[in-house]
Amino acid sequence: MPALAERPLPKNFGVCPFVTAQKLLQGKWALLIIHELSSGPKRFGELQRSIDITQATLSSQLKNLEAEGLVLRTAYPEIPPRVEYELTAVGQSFQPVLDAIETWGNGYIDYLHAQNKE
Amino acid sequence: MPALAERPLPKNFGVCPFVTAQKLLQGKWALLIIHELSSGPKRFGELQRSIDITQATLSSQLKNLEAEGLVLRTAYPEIPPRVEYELTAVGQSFQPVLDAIETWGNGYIDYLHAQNKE
DNA sequence: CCGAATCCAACAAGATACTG
DNA sequence: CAGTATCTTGTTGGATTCGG
Repeated sequence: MPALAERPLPKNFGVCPFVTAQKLLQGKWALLIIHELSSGPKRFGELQRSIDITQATLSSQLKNLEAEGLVLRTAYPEIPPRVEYELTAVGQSFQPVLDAIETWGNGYIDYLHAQNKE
Repeated sequence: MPALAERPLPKNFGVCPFVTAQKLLQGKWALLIIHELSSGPKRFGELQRSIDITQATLSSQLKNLEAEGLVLRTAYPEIPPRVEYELTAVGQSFQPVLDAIETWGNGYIDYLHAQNKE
């Protein structure tokens, strides 16, 4: 059972839901990875191809998400190795946020285009 | 009419809603500031006190949010100076995301506490 | 195929001091 | 009151190389 990193956490982490969420979503890739995994388990290579990200970065991001309890990692002792990633229960409970962000993001994109026409 | 910074934007910004949202919410304070403003216009000093943030940092964060079109800044030419910040229409349309994050954040906090009991 | 190790450039953000 | 200017620090994430 992975625990959160013991590094200095922001004030009010674990108290204020916004501070807490912000900390977890801060990274450049967290949202994208969670979105990819929301459609089901994926292998390491699959993730790397669907997002444009280097191995090193993807690996470290996944490790964070695993430590935070959002992602479950399963390694199959085969040759060649196979590793799958999937959302945990807390990870899956993120779905409504994902949906809200998708809706809003698209609205913001429309807003951007409207700006450019002026 | 403020335009987005002309710096190199992430690939798929303005195309993928998640990439777009991630870029805007990346900062450590964006979510908190938007949350504070969601209850109505606030003055600079008010914001600074309700969040624990230095003047320099708050000032630069607000400038970003303004450039992104999420926040509207109004300066009243008085002595002493008074400046108010409020959400724009796009900023206000962020509310559902805020709500979803609040719900999820609280759920995640519960999850954290449950972990600690084990 | 998956990922660890190392090194490094870029940026975000805090401390502090000063201004209209 | 509401900033700006400057300096310094910390953290991210990318490139590259190596290992099981």
